Amino acid sequence: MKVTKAQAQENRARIVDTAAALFRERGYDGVGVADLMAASGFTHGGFYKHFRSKADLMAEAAESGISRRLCSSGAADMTEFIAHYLSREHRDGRGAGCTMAALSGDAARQSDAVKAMFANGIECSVAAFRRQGASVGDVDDDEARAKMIDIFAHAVGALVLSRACPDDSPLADEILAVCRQRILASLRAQDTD
Amino acid sequence: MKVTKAQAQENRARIVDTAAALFRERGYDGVGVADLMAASGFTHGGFYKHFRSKADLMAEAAESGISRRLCSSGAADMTEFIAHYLSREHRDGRGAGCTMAALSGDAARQSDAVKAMFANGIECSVAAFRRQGASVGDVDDDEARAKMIDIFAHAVGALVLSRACPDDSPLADEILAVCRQRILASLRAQDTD
DNA sequence: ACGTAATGATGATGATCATCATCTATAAAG
DNA sequence: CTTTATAGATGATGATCATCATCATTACGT
Repeated sequence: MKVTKAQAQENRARIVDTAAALFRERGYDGVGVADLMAASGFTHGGFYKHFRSKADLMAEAAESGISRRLCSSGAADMTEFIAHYLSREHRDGRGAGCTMAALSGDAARQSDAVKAMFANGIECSVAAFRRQGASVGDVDDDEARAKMIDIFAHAVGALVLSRACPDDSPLADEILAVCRQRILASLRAQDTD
Repeated sequence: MKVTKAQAQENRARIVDTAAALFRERGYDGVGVADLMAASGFTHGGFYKHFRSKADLMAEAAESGISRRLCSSGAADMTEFIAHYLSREHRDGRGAGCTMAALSGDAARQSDAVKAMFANGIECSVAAFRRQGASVGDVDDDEARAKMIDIFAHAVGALVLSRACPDDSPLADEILAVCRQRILASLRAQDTD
């Protein structure tokens, strides 16, 4: 069952991607090595030819999940980004959505290797926001950074709380709507400064 | 090993409280029935004389953890509440801290029974905020509610992101400081309207 | 005072888990 | 063409898990 070197690398990448999505959906403890290999189209044994441990894969999946999403979010500007981030589709599509919103709570209990990936992800998000939000005229660089950190935390909190409500709960929609409206309003207010 | 009826009820309450703290610290999947009973001073077998299942306890622990904290947060006003909520002590004291910030990510993957407790907890928080934030003069009731939902989501997001960073990471402190400052500033702005 | 019922201890259940040992087929290196 | 290194399959390991059966003790209703 040996396979070409390129194929093996491709397989490994598929495992990482599949794992990232499964982790986002069910949490780190909710998906076992066997689950994950089966979902990638393999049997469980080969796992340790690619990764030293499940914890190693967790860190790698976090890195992949975060960088992949941020560099290609496809949103033209902050307004569009927030509107999608706090949409019902994003709320209900955990597996395909933001890694940080889906797994920050779990990451807090993991090793510093995993946490470092999340910290890096936050930095990347902030950097991406500042690129997208270039229209927002800021004199101060520190001020711009603070603003983006603030908006990101705000959006993550709204999504996390909304997802903790029962499916189809009016409160889940209300949280999303309220925060979307208020974050967008604050963006508009800055824009006309 | 039978025990007085009052004692049994007290034991049961202790199990719920211990479970609530352990769940906040390690997550729902991170603590087993045996762990939890041992931490409460019992052996594992007696568990099912008190609860139908671990899932049942999860819902009950969520209810207890949420209502207990909100009705007796001890903060005189919103400013004080936010200052403590986004403090390093709260960040590092998961077990003793806010249930929603510690477990919302996990709750999203649990049954609607658990999620319903979280939705209820959000409603209670909003209600408590409106009592504490009475000094904030709002004409509109809906507007006041929206404001409190928005602030709560904002604070939860900041805490969750900060906890996902490595311990002693500068970013963890920065997120807390930035959001604390900006939420407090927005409270002050409302106050002088 | 007696018998019932219930708390909680002990131990077993089968399931699931991460990890490892072994085997195979074959791609790559010589 | 031969050898070797390795991706992946199969199956076993021991640990941990939620749940249940059984038992001893004893509070409580009678």
